[in-house]
Amino acid sequence: MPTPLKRSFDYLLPLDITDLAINDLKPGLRVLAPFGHRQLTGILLEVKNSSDVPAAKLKPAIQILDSDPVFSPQMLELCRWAANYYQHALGDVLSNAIPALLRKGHELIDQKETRWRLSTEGKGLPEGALKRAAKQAQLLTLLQQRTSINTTDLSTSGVSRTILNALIKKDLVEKFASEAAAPTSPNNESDGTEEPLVLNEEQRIALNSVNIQKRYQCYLLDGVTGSGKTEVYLQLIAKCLEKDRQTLVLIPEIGLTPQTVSRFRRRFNCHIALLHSGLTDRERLLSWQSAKSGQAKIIIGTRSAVFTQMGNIGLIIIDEEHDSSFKQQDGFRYSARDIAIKRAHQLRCPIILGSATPSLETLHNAQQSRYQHLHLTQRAANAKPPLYELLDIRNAPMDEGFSSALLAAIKKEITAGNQVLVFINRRGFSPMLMCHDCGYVAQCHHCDARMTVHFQQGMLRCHHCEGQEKLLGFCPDCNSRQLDFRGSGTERSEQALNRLFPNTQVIRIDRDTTSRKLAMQELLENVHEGTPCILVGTQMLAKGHHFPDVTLVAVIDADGGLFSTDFRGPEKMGQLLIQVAGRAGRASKPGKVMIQTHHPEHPLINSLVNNHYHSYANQLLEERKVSGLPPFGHLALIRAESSNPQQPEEFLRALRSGIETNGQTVDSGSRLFGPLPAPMARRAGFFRAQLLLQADRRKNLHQCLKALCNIGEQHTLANKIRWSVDVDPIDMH
DNA sequence: AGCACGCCGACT
DNA sequence: GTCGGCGTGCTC
Repeated sequence: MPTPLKRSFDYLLPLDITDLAINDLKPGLRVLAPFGHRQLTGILLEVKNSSDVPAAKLKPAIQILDSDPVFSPQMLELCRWAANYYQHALGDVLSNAIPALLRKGHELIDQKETRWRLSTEGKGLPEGALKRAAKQAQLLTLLQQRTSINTTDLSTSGVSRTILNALIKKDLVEKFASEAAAPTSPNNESDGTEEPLVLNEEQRIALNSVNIQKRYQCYLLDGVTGSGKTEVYLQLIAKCLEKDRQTLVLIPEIGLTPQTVSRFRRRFNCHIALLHSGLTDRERLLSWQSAKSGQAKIIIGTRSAVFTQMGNIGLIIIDEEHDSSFKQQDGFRYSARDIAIKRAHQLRCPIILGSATPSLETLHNAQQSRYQHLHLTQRAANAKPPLYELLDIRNAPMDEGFSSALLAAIKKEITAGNQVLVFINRRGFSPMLMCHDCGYVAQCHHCDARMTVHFQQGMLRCHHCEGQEKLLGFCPDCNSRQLDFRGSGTERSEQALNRLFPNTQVIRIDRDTTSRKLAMQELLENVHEGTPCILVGTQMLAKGHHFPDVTLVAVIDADGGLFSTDFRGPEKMGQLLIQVAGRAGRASKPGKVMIQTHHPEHPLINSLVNNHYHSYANQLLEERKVSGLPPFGHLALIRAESSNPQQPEEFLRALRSGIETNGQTVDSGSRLFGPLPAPMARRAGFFRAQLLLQADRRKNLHQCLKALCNIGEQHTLANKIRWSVDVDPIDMH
């Protein structure tokens, strides 16, 4: 049941069930059952002959919804493991693991559907035939373009059944039963015909190191940007296809560009199913079914696709394994990467983690030989790695966040006909509005945070809640007009660059300029034309897209990440910088990366700039080791929030003292920190506190966490406040 | 999480 | 007299 309850519930058999159906009851079937005052879809976990619940309380289930279980025994086992590992209600875990339609009790979609295609005679029609019947000609063109159509295509293109019947009558069109296609990119003449690329030595070693066998092994494919990781994936998938096994490819949320999909389609002439947030519920279900039935050979999806069942899995690939979108940030807070590894282990198949900037966890596992470490250090066509340069901006004259050295460098590139990418990980005009006369600072009314100025929209907006208000031209406290905009974001930098380079196009890419569906694509079209321009944007620029004509990447502020309160700050910043740097340049035009900093002597940033990611990461690993932080220690965070300012801390204090009276934390080698107010004590009107659990050993962490959760569930405040458990948190906020 | 039941304030 | 506010408690 999709509830936060950790218990399961016993039911009697449905009243109308037949003997035959009783024999077919298997765990994993969906069951419609009364639950309180509602009817809910639940999952059958076990068939029992007795119950601990008094017989009077037992109700019969209403109906068995499936003939075949939607959960295989292995998937059920995986979900049970995950529910225990993340201390989350099994019912909610199971809900997360199936498409929304199934969760709501919808039946499986009959994969056979009626489609229409051109008959042999219809295919032979000359160009521009049927021009006397405009509607018929329209349908004809549609059929020529799409090969075949279904009823949905018919209605979306506004062609009536009468027109179709007319063509059928003329024997130009024929009906056929097809397996409903899961959403993929439109079929194309060149599908499956592209030849594999020739691999370099390193790629060949990587390819041959991976055993496509029914045996678990985790590989880290550690390859710099442009080293051809994707080509290695493709050739591994090809090996897997030869054995008629399926491949699951997990990608970050924004990673699924049409280019990626079309590359897969060009290479493989097989059924590829996609599972991402852009699909309708029906499309998701179709993709899911095609994976489960074994019809789809390659499944490409985002986080939740880790739960896609596959009849015959042979390989799992996690691309950009360091990406934080693999961790769900609310509700069931699972890591798709970690669950995928567990799954590979369970199903005995190889799993590849690919990244140019592996997470410290993964790097550590590779160093401990738990994963096999495969390196790709060569760029395609001998492209040179970008050159890094630190710009010391202490005491340097600045113009709206730009040092004169940086401006000179930008000017040089633009004059030479090149493009420049300016990276500022902060959107809006300015992160702080201050009154020069009275010191007033615009604060959000619901959060402990400052309002961000959005100048063009004439608004003050809070980036932590929905709050926004009109930007006034005067101070609301003292009416002074001496307003001071402190600091800058993308909008302000865009404005400054427009003033400084009046003859150059400045293109801003952030959440505000790309909110419209195709806005991003339209903005980038200009960039891909190759004319000199300046791109300004947030981390949106760091993912997915490549800008071959960019020769200079300017990082406005690298200091934020180095001194962040979150211990993962430097790791994230390093990964982001390397990823942004990797967007630029091509073999004939090497890229340069200039980083403005107030700390040019800082060993970390120097390590990143001079020795690149690995020595940087190793340095961070040393620090983590000293402090017992992941991957050397294990963390779990218990968060509590309420509109009452005291209750969250009170609740967490009770958890802590509850466990300490048993002397448990001492026994199990784990430590508790807090309860402390969250880094932002008030957010969206809620007061937040957290309790951090740290343990040397995973087992100790879970033992202690389980005890804490038990105390929590029994506490009187448990249902009054909101609280949640985050195992292996990546965001401490 | 939902959803109903319950017990107190401002309305036709 | 009721409509409805959200506190409290339960779901086999």
